[in-house]
Amino acid sequence: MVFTIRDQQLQLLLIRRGIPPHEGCWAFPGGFLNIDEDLEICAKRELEEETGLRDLYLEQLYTFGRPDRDPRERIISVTYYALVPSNRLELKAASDATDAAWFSLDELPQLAFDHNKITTLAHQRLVAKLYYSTIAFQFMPETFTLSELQSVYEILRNEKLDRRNFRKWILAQNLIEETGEKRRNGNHRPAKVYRPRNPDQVEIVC
Amino acid sequence: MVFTIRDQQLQLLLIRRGIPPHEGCWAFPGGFLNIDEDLEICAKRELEEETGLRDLYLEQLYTFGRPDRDPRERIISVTYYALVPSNRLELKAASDATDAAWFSLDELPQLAFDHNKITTLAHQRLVAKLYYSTIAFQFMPETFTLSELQSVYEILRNEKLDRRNFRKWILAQNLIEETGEKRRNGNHRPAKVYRPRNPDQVEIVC
DNA sequence: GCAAAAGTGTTATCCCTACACCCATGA
DNA sequence: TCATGGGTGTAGGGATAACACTTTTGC
Repeated sequence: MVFTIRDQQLQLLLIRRGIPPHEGCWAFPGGFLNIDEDLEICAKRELEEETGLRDLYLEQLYTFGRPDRDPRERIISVTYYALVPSNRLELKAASDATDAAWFSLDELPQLAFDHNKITTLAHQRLVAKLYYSTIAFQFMPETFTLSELQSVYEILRNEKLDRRNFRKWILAQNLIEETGEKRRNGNHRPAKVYRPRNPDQVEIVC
Repeated sequence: MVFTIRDQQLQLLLIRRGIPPHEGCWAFPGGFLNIDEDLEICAKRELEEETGLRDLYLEQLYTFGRPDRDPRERIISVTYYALVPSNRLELKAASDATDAAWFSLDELPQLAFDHNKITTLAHQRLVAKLYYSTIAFQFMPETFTLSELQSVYEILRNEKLDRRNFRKWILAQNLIEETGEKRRNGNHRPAKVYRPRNPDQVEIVC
């Protein structure tokens, strides 16, 4: 499944199913493993085929295999989740799936299969990883301001953070650096622009 | 895979393979999923068939599916790990596997398939969970002394801990209680005996 | 009485939290 | 000039870390 931060909310990308079972229902992008295809390769391939998104942070979530989770036949789903930076939200027009859209986690529709339950697990994992890894950067563009980064933490943790304390904390970790530029963004003082020191790397920081 | 604390070491249970591929090599207990069998049920069944162990803490670790991980055919392994309390180390005599034995993590032999790599991942997960859950109790018998519990933490964290601080910390969490008994165990003062307040429950303590 | 592990408190340090004012810009 | 978010430091409290002596038992 695919998450992003959009409209100041954590949002999930859903595909409207064009075929039974659960035809017309919203569900995760995904599909079947080719013989001799690696699991992660398969997840990336399906993601790109259905949404046009590629080169995202991707992590295996869990493997679900209850015999009754698909009404027709035995399906085992090795689930992955991906994170999309907020500057890459454009979806491929007219994918082979009939429809694709972003949904706020707070107002998800009824999803196909056990996908609501899986969403809950992924959400928990994501929030947990905020606290001991640098996963939040995966939602950010190459460069960002501290306010933008703080906003991502606030949305995922679902609480306001003190600006001074957040800045002290994030800078003390030494994971981001100033680019030297400033970003003007409205009728107020421009903000310093930062970038990760190790882009694309999700570190465990304890 | 199955872990325990034995001889003051973290140890892993291995089965000597009686059939190709890798015949004669040490490997994890495990086997193939029956049609219409839940994944976790399967893990429990295979564990009991090969070792006689049941009712253990069991957790899904990861799903491995590289096409080349089994030399003969495409195998996808949904791996689980189990923890054995130190008073339940007796293995079923003469299982259908030719041989079963405990190995220290520090001196593992060359294992079949990618099992060495999987062991590393499981070890990391286990140590990480020490810090934010009550998983350590799953290595303990129903009752134990604080020194015994501290020893489990020391072995997994691979460092000595201060006795007074450990006791303050573990008691402050209010997860264990005195049984009222004492345990004499050598020529020294007897130790108070404790038990978990919520046995068999692994809590996330943050 | 001696060896060996159990049991017990206090102090210092570090980290996290709370909190308010000035700055630079666009309108 | 005014509204808006950007930028900055300090003090207090709570948690963690360091540290040594007494107790109970078996031999």
